[in-house]
Amino acid sequence: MMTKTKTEAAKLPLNQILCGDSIELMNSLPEGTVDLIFADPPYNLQLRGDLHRPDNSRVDAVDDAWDQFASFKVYDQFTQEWLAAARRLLKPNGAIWVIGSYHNIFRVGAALQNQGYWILNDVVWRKSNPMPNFRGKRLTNAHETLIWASKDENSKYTFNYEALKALNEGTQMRSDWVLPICSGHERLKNSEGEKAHPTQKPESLLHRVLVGTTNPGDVVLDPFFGTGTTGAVAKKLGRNFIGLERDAGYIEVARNRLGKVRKFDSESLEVTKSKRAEPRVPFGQLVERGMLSPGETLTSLNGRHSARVRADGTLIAKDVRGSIHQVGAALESAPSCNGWTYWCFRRDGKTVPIDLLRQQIRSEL
Amino acid sequence: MMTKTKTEAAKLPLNQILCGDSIELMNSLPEGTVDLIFADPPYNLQLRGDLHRPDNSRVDAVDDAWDQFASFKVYDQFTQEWLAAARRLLKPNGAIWVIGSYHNIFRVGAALQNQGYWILNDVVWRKSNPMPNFRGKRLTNAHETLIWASKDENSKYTFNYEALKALNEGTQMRSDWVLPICSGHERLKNSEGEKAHPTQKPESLLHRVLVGTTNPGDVVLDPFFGTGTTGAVAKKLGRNFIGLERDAGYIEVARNRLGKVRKFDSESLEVTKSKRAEPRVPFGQLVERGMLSPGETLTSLNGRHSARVRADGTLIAKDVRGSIHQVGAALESAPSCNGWTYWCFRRDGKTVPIDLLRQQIRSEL
DNA sequence: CCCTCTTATGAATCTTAAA
DNA sequence: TTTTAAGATTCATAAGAGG
Repeated sequence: MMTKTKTEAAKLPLNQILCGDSIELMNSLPEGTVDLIFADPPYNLQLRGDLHRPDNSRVDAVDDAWDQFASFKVYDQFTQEWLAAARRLLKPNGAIWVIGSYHNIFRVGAALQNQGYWILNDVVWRKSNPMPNFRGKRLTNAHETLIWASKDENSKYTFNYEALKALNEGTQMRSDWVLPICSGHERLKNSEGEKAHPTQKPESLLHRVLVGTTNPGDVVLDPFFGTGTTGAVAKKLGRNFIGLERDAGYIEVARNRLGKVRKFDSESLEVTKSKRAEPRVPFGQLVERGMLSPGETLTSLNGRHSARVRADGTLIAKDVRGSIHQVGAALESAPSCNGWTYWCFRRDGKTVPIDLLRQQIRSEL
Repeated sequence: MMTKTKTEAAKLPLNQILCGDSIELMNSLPEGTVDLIFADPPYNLQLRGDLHRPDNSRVDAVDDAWDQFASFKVYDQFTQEWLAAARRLLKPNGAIWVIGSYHNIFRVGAALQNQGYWILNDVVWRKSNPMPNFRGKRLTNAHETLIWASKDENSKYTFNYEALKALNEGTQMRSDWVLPICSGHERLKNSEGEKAHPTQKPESLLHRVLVGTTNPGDVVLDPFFGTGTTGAVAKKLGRNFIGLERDAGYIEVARNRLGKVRKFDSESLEVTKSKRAEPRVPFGQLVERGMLSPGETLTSLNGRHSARVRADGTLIAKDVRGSIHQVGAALESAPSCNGWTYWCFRRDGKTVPIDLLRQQIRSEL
């Protein structure tokens, strides 16, 4: 295990925010002194005109100058430079996390690999409450991607397997994390009541990253500090942070925020257990999974009606088409109907409610 | 809309598997003739030595010769070549899906963008039953990533929004798909009872891809056909497939598989249509047909505004006149307004949206 | 204080046929 | 090809207002 001299470590501006260009600042810090880097670089969204919700309200888009790049080539150049500066700072056993979307993450991932970083996992942050696709032209963009990589293939990176397992109610932490976006009181506001930063990340995300891949006392550097989520969670968890940020306004918000943060009592790092509701199972999944086939006939529990399954998970009966619930309700002239218990299928000569198939899927989740 | 001549289309080997090098075979096919490409390219896994479970049984890893690449450079070269050949085959409004893991997907994504493909979504296949990480050194690798991209930025790609929404029981389909891995009876075995292909994809995944982004009769090409999941689902769903595969053994398994597959009946392949596909009805027709009378008053859905119908199918309100949409937008100070759902008329003491009258006309067409 | 209803909002590459 | 106008389109949360 290599360790740096006290002199070099003393040069580290621990638990401070430095104002300036990330790449220049990183190049001015002593090499091989940082345990973990968490980076939330500009995504290069390339947005065009305005977007309105169906209720005609305007979406407050990320149109800040810092997210504008002239071309992929310019963006790649920027990415290569900051990743190289970051790698120089890492201890031999250090690691990096980078978060992004499909606009930029493929370029970031390829650059990481090209520079000798060793990808350990890609992690999907599945947002429980993403913004919908208002025009119905694409899938709801419901996730962002994080890449976790060590400095090189031989790094003995930090991974707190048992801690993450505990966070996940006793089973191995997976590469997909379901967490809500940052909203409500957690979302920092400026004096006008507007959001202080357009892309503030939730503390729950950083909590999982830092608990899982750092130890107390480690040095965590964030080159795109923004309003300081990385610093706030690091301080709570007893890690040291270094924040780099170009925008003085963001820094002011972050300093104010960090001043209010207290380190958790080390004994009381209690695990917030997520209550798991019964997962919703769309009827269409039964069709996709081949448990029911398009064209197959379902019969109602009372035997009075029948309907046929379509490839998109809707039913078609005499004069009616729609979801299992809609068609059931229409045929019974009822205001509503629980299609799961109303409709039955035949297997091995027996008539069975389709709810049985839903239970089968739930048991697999 | 560009369409190819019968001569060119006739050259397409529909619903066949061609044996040989994917890139050479693609280059031999007529350009601009394919609606959708689904590709599951080699992953470049770079596994170091054998992997053993805690009980010392050996994991049957993906270590076949076709998955070994000397370096990222060689892999990138290969990727660029097959993506270019694929792009040449696509119709102007065609699209591509590529699936991969963190070992290769970042390089594939960057190459797609560099070649002018336009990324529409990245999709996470969240496996409900992944293989755990036996050594407890990383997170359980519980997902794979798919990229959906159109041929270029201006392609009018196929997206069956309503069908996917129906598959998801009425709410927008998201970019994270929870589906089980391919196992059990679906997993093809060879004569020794071993799995016939190391990375066979579940049919449920292809079902969602093909229902969502193709129409019946479309041509779907898979350049890494393997044991033919793409072909099997395409055949079931009434799409045409072209399979390219180098390994004669896989082809034999796939041919056998496809021989047993039957197409679902056409009616159940019909999918919930989007309103955009419905014929346009000029508002003036309602007046011409006497469903509304000139001089009659319409009120807005929120009850705040009213306007009177004129003989030419325009509305007149305080200070504004124009189409149902224009007047609605002006009164609400909104950038746009769907007049069909905004305006209501009175019949038999009830207030009804004028869209009801449009539906009446459409049902007569 | 509790419950209900309304309003606001989030890293977004978000229309298309007809003239 | 470019321009114009029709008209299609949202989910989960949380805060705040009102009763």
